[in-house]
Amino acid sequence: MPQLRQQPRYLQLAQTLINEIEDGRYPIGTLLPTEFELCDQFGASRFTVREAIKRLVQSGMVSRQAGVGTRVLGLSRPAAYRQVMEGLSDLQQYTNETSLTIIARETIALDGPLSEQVGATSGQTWLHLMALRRAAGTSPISFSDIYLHPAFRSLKLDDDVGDVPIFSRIEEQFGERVAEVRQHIEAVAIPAPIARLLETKTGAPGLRLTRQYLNARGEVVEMAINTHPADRYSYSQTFRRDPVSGL
Amino acid sequence: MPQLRQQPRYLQLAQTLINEIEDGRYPIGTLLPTEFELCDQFGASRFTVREAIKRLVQSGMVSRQAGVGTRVLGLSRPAAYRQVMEGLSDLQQYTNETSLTIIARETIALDGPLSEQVGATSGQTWLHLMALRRAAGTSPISFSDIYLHPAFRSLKLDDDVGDVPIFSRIEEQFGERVAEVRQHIEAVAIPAPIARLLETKTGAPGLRLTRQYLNARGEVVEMAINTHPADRYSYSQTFRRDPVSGL
DNA sequence: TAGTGGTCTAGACCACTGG
DNA sequence: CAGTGGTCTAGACCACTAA
Repeated sequence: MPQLRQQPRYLQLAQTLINEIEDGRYPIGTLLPTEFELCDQFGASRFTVREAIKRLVQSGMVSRQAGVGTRVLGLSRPAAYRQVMEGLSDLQQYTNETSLTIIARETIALDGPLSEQVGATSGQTWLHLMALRRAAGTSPISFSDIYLHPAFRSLKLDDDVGDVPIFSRIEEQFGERVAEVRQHIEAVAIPAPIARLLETKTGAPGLRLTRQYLNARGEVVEMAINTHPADRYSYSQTFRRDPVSGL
Repeated sequence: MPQLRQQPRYLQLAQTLINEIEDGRYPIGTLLPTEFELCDQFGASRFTVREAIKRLVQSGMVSRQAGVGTRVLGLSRPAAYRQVMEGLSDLQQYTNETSLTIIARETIALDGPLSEQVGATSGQTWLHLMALRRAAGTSPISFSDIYLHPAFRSLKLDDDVGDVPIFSRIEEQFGERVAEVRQHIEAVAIPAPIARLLETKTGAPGLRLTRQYLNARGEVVEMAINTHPADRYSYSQTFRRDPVSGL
């Protein structure tokens, strides 16, 4: 079959299938025709049909399973946007050179609400660090409470941590990979002890970013609570419509 | 060639190429061998070689151009994490049913710092809305300043907007697609006029989310400043290591 | 014009699922 | 067991690039 159109055959085919799913020809939960049936229907090779279905999989409309078929999951997601981010270090948005200094370290048995907040099993003994982040010479940018899973209590860490995130030290020294990060952002009135360390007024507005770092099994390996005075830090993100699949 | 290994041939091949790039066999900026050369070197079909290279493209290590070749862009990105997000409406994190009510609307000529903040050309006349978001019966969750590009001043909008985001109204009525969203998060001391509307104390800590919605040409079509009392709202995100390519 | 990657065909064998 | 999607081969023509 010659290709005298602008768009490749598999993209047209993908659009056709999307339209038919949206028109209700293949209701949610049902199976699409098999690859061979689609080959017949459209007079295309299996390669072309598979390339088309690949687009539907990428957009989350269908799922596939060998031995079963291609199941309709839902209507076309309105748009897939993704955050522009190249790695975990993009979570740490500190424009100028900053460095983290540990001001206290202890092991602490977590229980009650704190163990819940950290994501720890009650009674486990975690390593607890307190640290300040500074840019050369100025008032601190943030105060951090950091909790490390018992398995990583032996993490080697200078008091002057520098600019490398803690979790990459864990990945280096223990080979434990971070599979997921949960980030929670809220405004708080800065409490007195933290205000003193940050050299600001008690009750002043602050931005608090709480992050849980999880491994592949869903266990929390690190948890950090970062509190910033409102006037010294803010957080930016950019989301772009996902150009994947060209649809 | 039989497939008696666990991992498919193209993934092994992809890993081989990644290793060789990281070892400096193919320096950054140079061209990889052509598909046919790789077919010879590895005794694989073009399909297999292409599937392998596809993984490198997806991970951003190489780019391809017909007539030119496969160019090495850089070393393996340490990890691609992506936010779990299905659409723009995931930016609006209001757990319970909430609804937006417009309390004021005006057209306003933007200039000076405000035009810069909005992303407008100085002197343009934008539509300015003020609105409150509520969950049934309680104090307001947020106050919003919303600015709409002159082209969309005629947007039809009830005072009771309900739960549909404004930008989807723009997409519906004008066919203008949002290609990018920039979000800025900061803590503020809530100023007096907003505090009155939000039924909270002046100077209390608040979470402010400022969003710019851009079209494909990079023009701002909508800009919104949302201010929330600290105790009534917080923002959560989850990032997962991108499982793409299975490497 | 020769060579690249992009698209496409017509086959094949495999692991896995379900009846 | 028959049928599914996953992998893989060996071809082919095309649009595009660079010399």
